[in-house]
Amino acid sequence: MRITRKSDYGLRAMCELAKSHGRSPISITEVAAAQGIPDPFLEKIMQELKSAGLIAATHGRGGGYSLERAPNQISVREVIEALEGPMALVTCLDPALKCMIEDGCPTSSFWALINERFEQALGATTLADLLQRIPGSHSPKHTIPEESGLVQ
Amino acid sequence: MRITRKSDYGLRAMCELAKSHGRSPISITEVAAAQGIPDPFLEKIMQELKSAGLIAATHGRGGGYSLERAPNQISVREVIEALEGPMALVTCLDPALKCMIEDGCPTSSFWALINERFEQALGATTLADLLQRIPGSHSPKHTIPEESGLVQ
DNA sequence: CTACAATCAGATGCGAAGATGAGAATCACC
DNA sequence: GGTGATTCTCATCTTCGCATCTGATTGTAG
Repeated sequence: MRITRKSDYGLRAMCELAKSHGRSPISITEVAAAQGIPDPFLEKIMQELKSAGLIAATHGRGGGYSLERAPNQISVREVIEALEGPMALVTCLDPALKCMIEDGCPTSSFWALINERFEQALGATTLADLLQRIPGSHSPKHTIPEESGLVQ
Repeated sequence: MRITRKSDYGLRAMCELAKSHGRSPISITEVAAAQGIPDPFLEKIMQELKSAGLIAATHGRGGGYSLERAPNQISVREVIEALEGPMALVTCLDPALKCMIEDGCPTSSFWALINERFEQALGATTLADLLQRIPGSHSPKHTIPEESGLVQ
């Protein structure tokens, strides 16, 4: 019941790129230093984000990574799913697997509901939204639409 | 970003106990068979649930486990936290650790908000609520959206 | 050509998931 | 009341995937 480090790092890295969007690309070393992420691990993460088409890489001196789209056009959900595949809070929700308990599984529909609300919340938030709320850590609640709340 | 198997199994086991609440206790073997959980793993889980005071064990013939409280008095959140400790979607939310990035961490407050909603949703649902949902008569069998267009 | 930065191929440490087997408590029954 | 069946309890061991590191290779600007 925890976001993997991969997703955590990946999202923070994307935010770092978003900060400098429009300017020159940023190297892995810079991102890693700014966000306290181990270099080699970040490298793999960036690779996957690039495969998903979220970021672009430029080789050589002065090179690095940059966003493929504007920060307000990239949702948190896209970043997470690029790194972890389709959202599935519980293994039985994973499309790749199927729930063994045919009927009478008391938790599947519950988890499915939570999962759906989770998806909505992450899908409704963009990198630009995240950057807007950094300063005070106590921030306005209107950033995430109420309908996407996890509580019914 | 996935509920651990431990929590998944633990919650299903608690539901199984809730079904027979008031009657004689149920053995690990029975619960494991009913929910498709490996016996030895379930044993450890039950041990932790017992330490948390959620269930009681009786030895010997006809023994097994039973709920310490009524199903409508035990929330999903209690079960999960008994097995995983305090909820923390991201490591930096864990009370035991602290976020290294002093200021400017763009994601911490976002995750904190999601985490809070998660807590509320799990805290507001009891084992009795879960059991009411199972029949499958009215709620469709959570058919998984096949073609999930992730990156759009 | 050379310094810089991404790319690629491995090996390692660690914790979760699951397996195995021996031991201790309780009950049924003779 | 002792014997054995049943069930929880406890310690240890493998397996597997995540997180991390090391080093070599390729591509690009100056």
